[in-house]
Amino acid sequence: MGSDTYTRILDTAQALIVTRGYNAFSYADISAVVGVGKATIHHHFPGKADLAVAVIARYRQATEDGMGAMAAHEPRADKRLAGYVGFWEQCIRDNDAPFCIAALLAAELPSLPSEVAAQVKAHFDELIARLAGFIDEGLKKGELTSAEDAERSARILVATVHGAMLAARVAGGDAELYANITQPVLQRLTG
Amino acid sequence: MGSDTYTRILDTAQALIVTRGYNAFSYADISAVVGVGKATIHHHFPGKADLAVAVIARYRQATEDGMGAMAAHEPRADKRLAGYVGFWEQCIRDNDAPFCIAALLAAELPSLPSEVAAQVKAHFDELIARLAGFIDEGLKKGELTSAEDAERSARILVATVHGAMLAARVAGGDAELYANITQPVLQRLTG
DNA sequence: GGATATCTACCGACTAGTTGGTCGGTCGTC
DNA sequence: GACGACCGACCAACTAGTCGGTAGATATCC
Repeated sequence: MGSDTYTRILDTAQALIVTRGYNAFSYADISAVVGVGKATIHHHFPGKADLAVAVIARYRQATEDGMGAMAAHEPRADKRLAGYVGFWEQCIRDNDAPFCIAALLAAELPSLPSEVAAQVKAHFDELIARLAGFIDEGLKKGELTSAEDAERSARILVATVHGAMLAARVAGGDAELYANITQPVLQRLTG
Repeated sequence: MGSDTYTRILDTAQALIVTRGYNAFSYADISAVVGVGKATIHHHFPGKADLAVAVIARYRQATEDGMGAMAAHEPRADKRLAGYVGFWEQCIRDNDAPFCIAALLAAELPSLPSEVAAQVKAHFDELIARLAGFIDEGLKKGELTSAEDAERSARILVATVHGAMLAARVAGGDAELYANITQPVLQRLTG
């Protein structure tokens, strides 16, 4: 499993989805970048939906791993949230993967194959649950303050982060703008 | 100018963009809905980019008109902001046009023709400027309170609204969820 | 007023290129 | 000799866009 070509196809597909979304990337695009025939991509991922599902599944795993690592190594809830928000700031700054693929695919949701849509929804649920867990813990330990309950706070935070990504993209990848939008929301939680 | 067919093409294109984005709608789709030949669409809008530009330009005008009407008839800044946020809540609830096309196109920005991208950016600038104007006025009149300056507050509000739209879309068009996310942010401004 | 020219809206038929996907087959490895 | 990785050639369906032409208004000239 996980041959070199397999991984490179996944990497390329992910990069293309980040910049163009699901509907605007093709097997031919990946073929050109990776340097393999189109048939090879179909060999590893029978259909386009399979490929997209694999990309999001890996992305979800990476997110969970990152969140798990944060939970294990960073005891303070305020620092955890700052880590989440700061992660994306760094991504935008590095022009690495300057957008959450799940947020992008969420916008395209009505035109997505159902398996892909299900993965996107699952990511949102997981992400909210994780952050809500952090916030809940932080509120109990007095590291955070909020007028709303943990889940609602998590949803507000995620929505702000996604909206800020959008704003940064419109502004040509402006990481400062992203920070300007997200910081106050974060600060209101971390007090 | 503005024949019936012309307007119906625009309407249909707008509806398709709202649900599918720029890359996932075709002249054939519009042709089928409006009941005219594809060539007719090309007659009114030579290229796909022209069509999209026309859609956003009309959308921008409608936004400006709405904002202008609000400025004229609603003197209180807090009510104006509530009107903006509430407008989208109603759109989601009615499943009318449950997404801001500019926000959707912003996600696809890197894959958009430059003329279309320019329109999207222009809409964001206008929207922020309008809301910042409302907020600035409200702060001076003491109808609003904010730790940040007006423009930053406007950007936070817009980002939250766009993020909440995304969340609502993922949740299957959940207007309550949209309201849950946006209300606290709004309330923090309106005090 | 009647013939003629112009214009706009519209269409069927077409094109070149791209889309996701299939097929039979080759190569190296276990 | 079976198997996984890979490929060239192909396919039907679809993409945006073009072309020549028609029908019906409106204007122009005699």
